[in-house]
Amino acid sequence: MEERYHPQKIEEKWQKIWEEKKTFRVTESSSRPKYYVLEMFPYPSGRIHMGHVRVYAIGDVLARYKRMRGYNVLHPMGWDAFGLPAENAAIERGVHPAKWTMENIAYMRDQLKKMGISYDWDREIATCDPEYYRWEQLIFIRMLERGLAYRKRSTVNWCPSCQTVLANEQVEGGRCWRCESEVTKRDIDGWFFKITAYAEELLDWCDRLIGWPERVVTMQKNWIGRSEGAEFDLPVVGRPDLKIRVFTTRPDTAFGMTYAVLAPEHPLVDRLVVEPGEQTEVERFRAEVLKQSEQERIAEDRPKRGLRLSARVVNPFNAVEIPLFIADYVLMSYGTGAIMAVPGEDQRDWDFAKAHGLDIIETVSRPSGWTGEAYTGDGIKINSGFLDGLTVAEAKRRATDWLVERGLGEAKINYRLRDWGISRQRYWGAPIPVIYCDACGMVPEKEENLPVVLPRDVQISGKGGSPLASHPTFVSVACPRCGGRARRETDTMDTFVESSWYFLRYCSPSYNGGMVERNAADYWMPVDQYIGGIEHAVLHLLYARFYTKVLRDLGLVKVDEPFKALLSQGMVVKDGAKMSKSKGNVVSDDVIRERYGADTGRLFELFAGPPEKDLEWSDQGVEGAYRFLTRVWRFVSQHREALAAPPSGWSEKQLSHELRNLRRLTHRTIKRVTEDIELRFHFNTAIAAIMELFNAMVAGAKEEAASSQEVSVIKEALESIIILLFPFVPHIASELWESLGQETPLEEIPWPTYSEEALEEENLLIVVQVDGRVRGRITVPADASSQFIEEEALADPKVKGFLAGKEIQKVIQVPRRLVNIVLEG
RNA sequence: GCGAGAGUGGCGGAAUUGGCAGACGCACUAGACUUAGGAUCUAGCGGGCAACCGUGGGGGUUCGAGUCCCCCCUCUCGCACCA
Repeated sequence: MEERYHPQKIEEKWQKIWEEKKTFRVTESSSRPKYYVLEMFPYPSGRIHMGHVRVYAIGDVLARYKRMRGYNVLHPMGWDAFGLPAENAAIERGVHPAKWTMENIAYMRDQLKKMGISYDWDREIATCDPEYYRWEQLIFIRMLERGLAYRKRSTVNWCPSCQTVLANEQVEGGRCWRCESEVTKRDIDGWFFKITAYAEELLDWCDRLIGWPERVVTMQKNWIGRSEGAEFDLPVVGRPDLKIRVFTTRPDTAFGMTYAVLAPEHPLVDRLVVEPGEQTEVERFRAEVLKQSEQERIAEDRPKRGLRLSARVVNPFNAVEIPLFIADYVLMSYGTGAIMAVPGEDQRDWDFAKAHGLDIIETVSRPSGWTGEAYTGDGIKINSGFLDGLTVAEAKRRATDWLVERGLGEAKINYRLRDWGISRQRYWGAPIPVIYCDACGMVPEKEENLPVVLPRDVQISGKGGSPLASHPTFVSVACPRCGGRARRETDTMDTFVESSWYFLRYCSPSYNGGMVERNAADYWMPVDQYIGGIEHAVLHLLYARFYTKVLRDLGLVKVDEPFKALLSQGMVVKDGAKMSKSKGNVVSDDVIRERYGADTGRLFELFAGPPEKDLEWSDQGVEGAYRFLTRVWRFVSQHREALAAPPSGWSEKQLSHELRNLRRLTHRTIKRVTEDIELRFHFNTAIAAIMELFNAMVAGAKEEAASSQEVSVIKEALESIIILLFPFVPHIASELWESLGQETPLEEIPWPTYSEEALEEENLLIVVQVDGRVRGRITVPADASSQFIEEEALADPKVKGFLAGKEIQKVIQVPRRLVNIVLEG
């Protein structure tokens, strides 16, 4: 063993061993319980840097730890390989997206291997592989048959920079989630997945995601946005053919309705316009609303703008005629796109009513001293006909019943969640397996023709739309039904579709009888621990939950939810910004490995803070991690011969105080590290505990002429340190282990257990407080009586000084910890 | 505005059920070894000369509060006219 620590050399050695022995390969035939740990797979955008490494290091600690705990651990890796950056590279550099992607994958795979992440590489997948997306196409057809996939023309989010449609979840604050361009609206035909059919179930199951961070669950709940209420019609005065459907969560307030509002783009508006000149005004108003930029719409205290129509409607509850408006504060995309306005109990309506001089009727009694504007709290109904005297909750029910009895309306639950628009007007994605025939209409591709392979021979210019649309043999096909001339769909699927099921494909990555082999999926699913960034709280994580439920209903899997537990790890931050290529603040993993080795890079990122928090990159912190590993290395290289002495027999009681203390610390550290990993994922404190033990052991090994007892206690400490370090820094741990003459590789060594006997204390350090302030410390035998402890505490010279001349009121004892002497006054 | 989370040394961060605040690491200071040190080792390291004071601020509960309760401030994240 060399005296100096050369990480590159030993890292290469152990990676080669793991690769050749296929150490991390797993199968379903194991008597061990299964554990599936998964990090969100990367988009192969170029190179991995230290900002990316964190999530893989976290996953690797769990994978290696769980293996040592006796689990059959599935820990796979693959590539989210379709997407726009590949196309952009093609436009900028003229390299084909497939080539660019595969080259990146090759490079990044090598990087992950060099970081020593323990993947079963035999299960590697890439979503751009036709053998992968063919199953997605098959499921698309199944979804089509069940009405879960459908095509419609609608107003959608359009990213002018990416030149494609975005789903609602992919718009963040009015901007594209990927390129941050301002999103515009466009009317376009496109494909949708009916995620709203699962809104109720997705919401209900939120409460059963007990292994998920609270905030992610809350974000999903808010995104789904359930609200309960009623829908009913407002007849238009003098127009028996027309009525306006409204949705409200407060049917109890219907008697306070003083006007009604339609969204400006509501389809009924044009039919309601009758007076000359009115149409012009409506057009002008619409144009004004539409041209509002995102900025203006977000602006605080934005005045609500509206236009009064000549038509009037009737409140069915009291037959009162009320005015009708179009206004910008009512959205076509929610509810029915029309509302009854109750200024007394809704602040938005109150603002609008004030601005337009409309009546305000209060229908709920205000608490005394109420000085606010609209009142949304509870109370007793007033001015509300048959609802008077009821509470709000009672009145809601009664009003809804009233509507239902008369056939005027119904109870209704609305969701904020919209169907998932999956059409992308881009090339580098999975083709949607559908054909349009003049005679037969839309026809799905025949199943035996799957996969519909994405053609490689295209020219990507970035202009004139998707190159698929001008690819003659791809577009021009025979109708699968009538054989006549037909056109193939040229939109591709949102790449979030691929990532909605990749975790299933890992269960049986080369199965060619379907998306997933039933037995393998039943064995491995669900993912026991999923790890990834918070940015996917309502994107990928919602889609994957939805897709899993669809697959369950199609009979492919039996799980209801894909991810049992979720760990949302924080970002790696440098110079105040997320480490990313575009910010220009990346730290290359190559440089870190060259200078310090992969183990140091891993150790630093795991030690610098708990995984869920953001992590500030620190060059000095890396130095510190390296220094620790160097110290461990040096200790072993200097002491390995002395430690080679055969263990001698000894018993706990024979050991000196110092040795018992060290042994106690060894076992306490085993306990702490185990609990920190298992219960809390607090790798930082686990590592700190190992460092503490190491420091104590070094101090204990100072003495010359070691006794055989000393050798065995130090050896136990050192071996424990090496085993406990293995999940964090596997290469150096393996090398040190081997250098101590151990023949069984570390990954086959069971995780250590602690001995209760070793944990037992001989003496206890008791803190003595006077009036709650620490005044002294006493050491007592562990079995000392409370009376004895009290006497010792009162007799302590330092404590005595504070007691002089005072009367003791009482003495409080916390067993094994503390005595508090409370004085009079 | 609504929802969630967070505020602890010069810095990253520790503190099972309320029980020694600042573990571990970084930075810093002094010393040792050395031709040299940005290597290594040893010691120190919240503030204050001290009594004491210290976990964003103010109140409270308690023998005892970073931890529990109330009010306020600041920051981060998410949603943002959702009827």
